[in-house]
Amino acid sequence: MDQSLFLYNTLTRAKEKFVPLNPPNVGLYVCGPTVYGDPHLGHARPAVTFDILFRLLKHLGYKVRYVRNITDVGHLEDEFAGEGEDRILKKARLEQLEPMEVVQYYTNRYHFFMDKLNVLPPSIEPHASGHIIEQQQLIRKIIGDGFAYEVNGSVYFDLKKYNDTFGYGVLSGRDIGDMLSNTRDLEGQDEKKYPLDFALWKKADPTHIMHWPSEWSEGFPGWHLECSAMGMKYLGEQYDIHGGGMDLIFPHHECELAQSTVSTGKPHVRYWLHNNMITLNGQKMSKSKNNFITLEEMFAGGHALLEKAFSPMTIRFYMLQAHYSSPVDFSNEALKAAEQGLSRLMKGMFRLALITPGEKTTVDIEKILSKAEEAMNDDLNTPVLLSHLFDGVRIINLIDEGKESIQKEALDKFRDFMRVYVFEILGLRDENEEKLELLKVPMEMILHWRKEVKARKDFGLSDEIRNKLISCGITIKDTKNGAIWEME
RNA sequence: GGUCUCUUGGCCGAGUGGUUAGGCAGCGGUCUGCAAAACCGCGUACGGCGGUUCAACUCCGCCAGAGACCUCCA
Repeated sequence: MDQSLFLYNTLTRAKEKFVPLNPPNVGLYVCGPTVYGDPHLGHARPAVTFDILFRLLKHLGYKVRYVRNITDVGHLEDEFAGEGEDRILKKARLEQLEPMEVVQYYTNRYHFFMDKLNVLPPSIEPHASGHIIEQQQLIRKIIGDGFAYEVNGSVYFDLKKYNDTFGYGVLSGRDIGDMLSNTRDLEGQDEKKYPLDFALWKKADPTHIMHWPSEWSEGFPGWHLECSAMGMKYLGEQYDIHGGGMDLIFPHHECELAQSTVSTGKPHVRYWLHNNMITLNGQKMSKSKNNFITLEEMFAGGHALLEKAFSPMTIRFYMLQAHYSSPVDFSNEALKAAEQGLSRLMKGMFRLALITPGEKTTVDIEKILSKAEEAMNDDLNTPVLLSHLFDGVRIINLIDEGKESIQKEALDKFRDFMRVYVFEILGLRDENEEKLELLKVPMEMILHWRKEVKARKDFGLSDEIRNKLISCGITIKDTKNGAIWEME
């Protein structure tokens, strides 16, 4: 069995063995958020997906540089209408704020909620607004190579010429001829030589606040350019992995690929990875449909479609129960099931720490170890990994009950394995951990006292103690080996 | 309309040409002063219709339904 990592590459539509360009270094670029609104469930999916990849690559011993950008400029409200307004600017005007104040606010919010989800911060988090110079340099390069032209202070990418030279649409599997016939006639595209040409630099109209000087005009960069410029700056002309939501495949990544290919003359990304969407009642969440649930609403409750609040780890666990390339549909029933499943896993982890080693080993740990490794190496198959981790939980419970036993050496290995996969690779955490630690000593005292009460068969009092604790969220269980306690 | 994907037991969700995914919920049992938890056992599922094959849920075709992209989106 080949224990190499295999990843599904959108570019080749196949699972490929992952071979870094410059081992042990790995360059990973992921499209980050546009910070003009509160982070919602849709932002959580790529963040968690590529957090798992980041964690796994590090676990496999790679030295990873993970770049995830902040888009804070240049995305137009309506690119093809020509009169588009920068979204951040629009939001700023509506809220009577400085544009950078909006950017800062939502960036902070994004970080706050990503931390709740236990998403590790990337190695570099560059802002598009901080890389105007690099983007302008890239435009000059593309003009110099003859693949862009200037009209009235705006610069457009010459898609027809690119298509004739390199072939456009390789990533999304599109035929540019098809696209031509399907392009609607919209106002303001007369500047372009070809309707599908996209802006590299856009002249700012007088109402724009965010603009920068250039030899073409006072303006701002086109919306595909920042990822090309920043990816190249921090990861080099060629790098290993580029990720993002699959809704970005076209046109965003296709255009980015075109720009980068022209400017360097070589393919800039080896592996393109795309996570699937989150749906709500079978519909994709999106700005235009106005059917998204923010992470704040998710964690605190209060959204009309939610029966209750769901914790960050429940959300993370729920997403990991599906493969990243499958859509995930949110429903109350499914989330409640995930909550229970996560609780089972965490209780197992809690118990694993308390197990005492036995005389002999009667369980097969090695099998789970290799299966877990296999699952993650098979294109990050987290649902299958979880099924093996639950097998681990069953083993823990059986040992705990005395039906199986494990020697010290094997137990240490087992503990290490579970810790690495549950906490380090899947990035789950026990949300009760702090409370558990805090209550440890008082609970020991209470259980000790209750044991005496039970010894003199005062069951009325012992039940009262138990009931009081249940109302505080603490469950007492009288096992053969004495009473233990857990938090829901 | 074009391109593409999906349709698995009550719910969620993997996977494979012939061998148990897993989680949640449910039922029965063991344990227990009771309870809870845990453990054991149980459901024998793969949209419909054909075809290929010794054998298909897994391959092919058609039909039905759902979704994604084609426009900002994670």
